[in-house]
Amino acid sequence: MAYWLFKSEPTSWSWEMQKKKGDAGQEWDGVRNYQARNNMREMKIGDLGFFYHSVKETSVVGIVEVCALAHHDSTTDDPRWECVDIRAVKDVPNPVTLADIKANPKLSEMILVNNSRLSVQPVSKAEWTEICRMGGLDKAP
DNA sequence: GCCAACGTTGGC
DNA sequence: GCCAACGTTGGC
Repeated sequence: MAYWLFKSEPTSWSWEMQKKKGDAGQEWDGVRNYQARNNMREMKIGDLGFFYHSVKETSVVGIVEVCALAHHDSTTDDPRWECVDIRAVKDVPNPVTLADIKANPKLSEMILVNNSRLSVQPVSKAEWTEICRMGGLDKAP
């Protein structure tokens, strides 16, 4: 089981919109970055991820699950781009802000802190557990 | 709204 | 294969 972080500008695709999709899930399309794409190729069904709102809220707001393996991105004809499908699992009761993450020494190695531009990134087990704790989830899923 | 950081493109 | 120019992202 691996852990990930998906970043989105809430004005283009928000956690609310993701939740409305329910268990059907949603294609994580529009990624045009090789590193992010390669991360998605590594994902397996059932892998979990954080849903992060960039720009305005800069917070981890939800937990998602990978529900389809990487496949061609339907929003482009370019065969290079692929994406997975994800579905909302649960809210993070107390959204964890970027400021909170930066203030926590345990999370100083996170890609989110060191390379804020990567839109799909891996998260370590320790980081996952810590952010779940900070977010008010008693038990990390 | 500004600017720094990063990735991509294209000329040579 | 290198590097300058450009476009985009995202934090502040």
